[in-house]
Amino acid sequence: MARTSTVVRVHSAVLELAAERGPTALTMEGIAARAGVGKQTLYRSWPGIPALLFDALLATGGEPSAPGTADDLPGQLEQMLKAAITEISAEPHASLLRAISAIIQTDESVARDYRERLLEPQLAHVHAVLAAGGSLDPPRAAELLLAPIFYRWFMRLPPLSGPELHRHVHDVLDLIGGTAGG
Amino acid sequence: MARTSTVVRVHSAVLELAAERGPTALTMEGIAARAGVGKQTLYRSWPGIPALLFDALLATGGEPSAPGTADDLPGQLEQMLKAAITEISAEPHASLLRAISAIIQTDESVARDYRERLLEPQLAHVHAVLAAGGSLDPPRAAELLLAPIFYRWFMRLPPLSGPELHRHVHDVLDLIGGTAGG
DNA sequence: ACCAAACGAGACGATGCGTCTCGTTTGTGC
DNA sequence: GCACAAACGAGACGCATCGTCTCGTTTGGT
Repeated sequence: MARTSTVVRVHSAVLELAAERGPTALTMEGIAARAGVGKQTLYRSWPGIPALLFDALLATGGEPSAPGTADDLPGQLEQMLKAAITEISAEPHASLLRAISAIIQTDESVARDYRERLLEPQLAHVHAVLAAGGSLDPPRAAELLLAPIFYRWFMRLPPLSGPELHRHVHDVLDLIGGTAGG
Repeated sequence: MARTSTVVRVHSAVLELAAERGPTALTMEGIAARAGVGKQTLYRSWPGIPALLFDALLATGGEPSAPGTADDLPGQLEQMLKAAITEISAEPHASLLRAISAIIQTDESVARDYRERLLEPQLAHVHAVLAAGGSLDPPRAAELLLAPIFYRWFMRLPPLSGPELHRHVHDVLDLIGGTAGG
């Protein structure tokens, strides 16, 4: 009579270990022990660590903010990017993403999974807002908006401050939203 | 009567393993074996893998291109960034940087070393060219120029194509070089 | 109440870490 | 030339983790 399902216990173990002991504690053995589960049970449900981490991450499913109106495009983008910065900087997300990002550097197939399951949805969300705002080239604008955020996170530099983010959004909109030349 | 110095043999081993077997082959044991050297000799000269990889990378010391004239600022930047893209995409550099980038994600002190020894010199080089060209805010322009390049490399997306890079440079110069508002 | 499937636990060999202990080479002072 | 100490190549060691495997033990369906 399992009070809690195995999957939930495993996801909880992953999130707890990430928050309490950081990305390097996210091992199959450590997760199994913390979840009170056999290693074989983990391997039965997930092919390896990356898949398990992706699932634990997505199970926390922070739904992105509502589609919103076309009013105040810069404000909407700023809010959305601010939320993204906060999310990648706070535990347990930060440690989960660090662990995944490390693996991405040495495993191309995990990179593909990351792009498809995490990056592209985020880009699509920005696309949608930009397109609703009449941007000329949403994919490019989305990349320009997000690239410095990821760059700083990867390099472990301080994230864009409020004013920096404000200016960044307006600059990209100026560039792509209307006045840019080919 | 050592024909070749230990340091040179170790560096060669690192570069060979990186090029032939990829980032995951860059282990202390593998490097020692390939170099025909004892592990203790490695630990005597370097505190760990990251320091060893940094040294091997910097020993290949591709000197950046000449300072150049202030003419054709966009062309100069484009050439410089194109060189950077090529360098991070070609072996053995690519595998060395992948291995280091993976460690950066889980070791803050290695991230600091990376920024100081590799990132900041590169940024400074771009700063210098921008400043000579009369840019209003060289540090910010340099970050905007480099961020998408690193972003794509980290995410293992295809690098900026020639035309994309051309446009990118001109866009950032338009934005920062003169017409941008606060 | 039975049985098969799934389970927790952990042993196993492989690999890498960082430390340590061997003999052996090497180069310097005499 | 010789002797000695420092540095060396080699690899054993204990630890951690991987992914596979083998145990009894639960557990859920009939």
